[in-house]
Amino acid sequence: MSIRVRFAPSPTGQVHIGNIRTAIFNWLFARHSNGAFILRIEDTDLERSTDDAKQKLFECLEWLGLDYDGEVMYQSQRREIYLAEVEKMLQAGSAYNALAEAGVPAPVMFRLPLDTADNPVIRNVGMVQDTIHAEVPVEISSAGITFAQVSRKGKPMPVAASLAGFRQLKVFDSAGAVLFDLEAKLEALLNGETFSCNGGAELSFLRKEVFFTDIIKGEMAKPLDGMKDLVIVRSDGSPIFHIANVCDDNAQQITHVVRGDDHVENTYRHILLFNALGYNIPEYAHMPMIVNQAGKPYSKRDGDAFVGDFRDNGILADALLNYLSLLGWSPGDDREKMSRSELIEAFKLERVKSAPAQLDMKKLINMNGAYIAEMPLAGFIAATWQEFLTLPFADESKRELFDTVAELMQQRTKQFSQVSDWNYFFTDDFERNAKAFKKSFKREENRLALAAVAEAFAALEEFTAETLQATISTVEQRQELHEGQLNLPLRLAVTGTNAGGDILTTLSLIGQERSLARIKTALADFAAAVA
RNA sequence: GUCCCCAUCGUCUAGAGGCCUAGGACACCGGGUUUUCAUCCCGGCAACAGGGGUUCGAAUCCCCUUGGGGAUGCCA
Repeated sequence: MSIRVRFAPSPTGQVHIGNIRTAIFNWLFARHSNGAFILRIEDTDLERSTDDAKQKLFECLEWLGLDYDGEVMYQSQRREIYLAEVEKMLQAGSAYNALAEAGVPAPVMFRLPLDTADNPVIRNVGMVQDTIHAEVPVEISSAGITFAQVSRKGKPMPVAASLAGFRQLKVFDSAGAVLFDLEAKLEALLNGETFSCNGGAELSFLRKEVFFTDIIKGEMAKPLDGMKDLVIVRSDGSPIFHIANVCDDNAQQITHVVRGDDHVENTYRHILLFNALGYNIPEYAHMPMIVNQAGKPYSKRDGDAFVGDFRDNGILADALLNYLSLLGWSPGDDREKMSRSELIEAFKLERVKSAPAQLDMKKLINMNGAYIAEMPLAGFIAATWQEFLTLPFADESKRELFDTVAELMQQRTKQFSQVSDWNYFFTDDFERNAKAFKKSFKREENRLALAAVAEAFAALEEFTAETLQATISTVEQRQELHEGQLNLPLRLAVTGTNAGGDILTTLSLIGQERSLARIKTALADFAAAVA
């Protein structure tokens, strides 16, 4: 059977970085295995779902190049289908109407299966005993059982669970006499009778558990006595996520559910639901979440956690895709910068880690630089020009100079916002790297040579890379400096930084007059600082 | 509270009982180099959470503790 996975977001706001990583992993898995990647919009919560959010979702997927197969499914359009399935469950007895409270219509509940002999997802664990708080009565109805465990301090701790978790239940008093025997009353319970017994001190029952094998986390199980019957249709008649999710996974013939591990608890319920509906149960893979710098889940306050923010901050789609793929997964060798096809080729769910991962903005930016370096020049210029226009010293008339500068700087740009570091080409108003400046200028030979170079520059008729190189070389020889020694002081004087593009090109772009002025200012500033 | 999950440098990770004196990347620190891509090159700092087992041998397997996260909704 060919693999089919789905990305099933609920459109309730901006697309979150953790969410899109789920999409990326699903997509990589699907493409790796020549399967289908299906998009389903889980908008059953009509209160919170918006068209704007759907729009943003499509934009995100397109921007990242996550192409999906087939038609998009909208849960909001499938209400009747879910309700029809629920009706079947009601008929079959695997769902029931909860008792209506006064004036409020009742929701429909999914009944955890009472008979599990042939159930492939439930197994018996064995008989267990539990001490209970004698002052809290044990209440039993077809909807479940409530009682209180005893805390370490002897306080009652209320427990509510489904009947299914308590087959063969017997409640004993402190003398060991049986107060209640579930199997004897089961028929009556299902017919609506309720029981309450006081003075129970201990109970014993057959523990059963739901289990499945998670591709990432391995064997997983949860005892039924820790689970409650589940609301599947709200009292207003609208179906809930769980039933919709399961119906759709079946309708779309999903073979693998790959989602965040905040869903593991739901998986136990969903498996039971699949089983109750007679559907095939998909494989599950629960991936770890992405956390913020404090190790906490990303929240609105963290900023930069939405895909749109990364795009707005000049992160390239390919870089983000590559980086996010490496959060919680690695190819197993030392490769990091990987193309889409390399990622697809290497991706295996089995290699996904099960520990949460922090997003490191610096590493992302570094990777972004590697992708920027590969951009076609025209695209790089177009992107950075927009960034440039937002700067105070920018205006349209500088386009020609800008293009040349952009070409010079592309290889060393890691983020489009770094365009602001190119300020020294366009304005005299820039900061100096004080530490580097001081270190370089405190050598007298550097200052003397710089003064000499300024003099020589002043005499030049042409201020080009060629004439500059010759001049600098001559001065270095005359001042008995080794070749290239002047470059750093020169760069610091003229640009304020100790890094940047080729110094000759940089100087020629800044121009004779401004370069001269800046060298003089730098020397004067140093003298003033020392004095 | 209860249940579940997770745990290697600051961060992302490699690691399937001997290949580990624990590798790579980013970050950080230091140095170098600067006319032929210097945001480059070289070097350094830096981790198996703690404690018990199992084993000839443990980062790797088991248990406990600690720390983090999740669930415990008529949200998804």
